[in-house]
Amino acid sequence: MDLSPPRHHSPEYDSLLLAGPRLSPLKQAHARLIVAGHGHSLPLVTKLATLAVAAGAAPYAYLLAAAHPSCDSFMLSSLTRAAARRGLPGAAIAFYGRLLATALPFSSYAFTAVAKACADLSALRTGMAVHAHSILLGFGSDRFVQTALIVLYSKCSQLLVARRLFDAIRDRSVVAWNAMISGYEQNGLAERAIEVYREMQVAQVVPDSTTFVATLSACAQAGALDLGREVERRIVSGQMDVTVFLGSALVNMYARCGLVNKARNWFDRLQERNVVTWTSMIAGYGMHGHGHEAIKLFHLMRREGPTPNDVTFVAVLAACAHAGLVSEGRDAFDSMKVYELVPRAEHYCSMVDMYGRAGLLDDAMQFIRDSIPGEPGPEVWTAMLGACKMHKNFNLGVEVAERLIALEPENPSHRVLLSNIYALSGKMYHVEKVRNVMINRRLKKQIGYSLIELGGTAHLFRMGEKSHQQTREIYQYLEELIHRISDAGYVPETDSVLHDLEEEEREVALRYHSEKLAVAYGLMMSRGSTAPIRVIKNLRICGDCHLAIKFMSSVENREIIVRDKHRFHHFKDGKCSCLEYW
DNA sequence: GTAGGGTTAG
Repeated sequence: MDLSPPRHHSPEYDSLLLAGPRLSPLKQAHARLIVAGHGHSLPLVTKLATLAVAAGAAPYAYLLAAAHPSCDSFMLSSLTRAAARRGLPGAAIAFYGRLLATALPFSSYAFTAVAKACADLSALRTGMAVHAHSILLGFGSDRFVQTALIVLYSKCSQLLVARRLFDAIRDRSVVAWNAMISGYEQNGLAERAIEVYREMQVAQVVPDSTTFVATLSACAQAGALDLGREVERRIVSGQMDVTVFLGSALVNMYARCGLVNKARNWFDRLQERNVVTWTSMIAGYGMHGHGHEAIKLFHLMRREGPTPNDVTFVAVLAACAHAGLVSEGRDAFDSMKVYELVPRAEHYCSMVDMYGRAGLLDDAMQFIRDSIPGEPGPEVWTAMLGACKMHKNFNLGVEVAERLIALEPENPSHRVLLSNIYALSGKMYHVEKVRNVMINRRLKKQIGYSLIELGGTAHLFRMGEKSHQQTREIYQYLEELIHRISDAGYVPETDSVLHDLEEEEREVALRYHSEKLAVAYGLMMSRGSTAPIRVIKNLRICGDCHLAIKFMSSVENREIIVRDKHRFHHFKDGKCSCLEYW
């Protein structure tokens, strides 16, 4: 129990607190201070200036600091911190600069704040100078500063530096662990994030809700359903308060791990839902091809939810594209201006993708011409090219591909798509030509891989993978499986061999594509079970694998769920939820 | 006469 006497502020201090972070009441309070003869009281001016920054009026605060004859270190570091917190990183750096220029003593507070400001700006050079300066002034082993620097380097994608700092901290706080987990997760290194989470358990550091939010995001990214469920259990059994952050993370994790209904259960149960929660759920439906559900939820959101933002529209348009809901998508796009949202490349891309997938190539081209201001970016042409390939419009495809290659000559995937189009139209001579250019220019294709999680361990397969312990059994099992599906009517789609150029490392061995290996391994290891097989692929699934897995789901009588680069495929009884639309 | 570092959606 707190036995200290209640604190009494002066009436002047109270009038500042009463004004709060609002500029015009603050200015009035300032005037009263001057009239009452307190215009030079440093604590009062400090409080006033800090509140002014919190109100967004950094220049006003800067003048107050510069005009004060005995402005001190406390005032300037408070202002640095207030600006960093308010999301005014430029102002934070300016206050830090003022501190430098006045040669006042530094505190660790100024460093944590300015490090955050540099992180927000991804300003690596400035951040490195701040780091060096902090060491110089003896704050090199301050735990708060170290943690803030981990965040800085993570935001600048310098994970090795971040990790070195992390490893150097003695007695790491839960915040330092969280920063490291989130650093990996934000940089697409979900597996590393999960490793850090596990190390944290070994180190017996008690996780908090931020740990779980960051770890659930890593699970969502990696498709690590088992760990995601474990985290959920800890949240529930620990009777943790499911904040809007945790709730959104749970919705996102379940949606991206393939359990869209579980995601919806959490969504419905949450006490608080914000625009992120709603957007996650809509995006979840979109990924699973449930376009109508996505649209329904979007309409509900417009009626009784938070105001949709630009990301919401990315999710809605992608959902429409993946479900063939052209008029719904067009309406949604048109309604963006109601919310004063300006479409970005992603929105344009989804629109082109939507028309293109639906086979409306002319509408797609017309949209590019009439609705996109300025020169369309490469993403837009890539979507257009994908549509040409899907609907076998070779002439337009070649034209678009050439435009794209001129725009981005070093990007291998454009050439791969072009060669695919030549291959599909039977122009093998052109295929060779494109391939040779790629070899000469040393343009490497992206390597495809598939992941399957069994008993909490992730197994990674690349095409023709032979490094797995059970390689022989897996290949044998896959051979038998291919025989059985062939008996059931499966004929390899040789067109897809040419996908190899894009999706996998070599062009033969269609039968050993990574997703086939992963699915075969999953089936082999869970014979007798009825649980669905879940596989995650980093690229798009190819046509032949799609066909083969449909047959596998029926001959093995198992549900097989594949998450590819863009969406989910739920295979059951020889059919796929995507209805050949992906 | 005071204040810190970490978190969610495409």
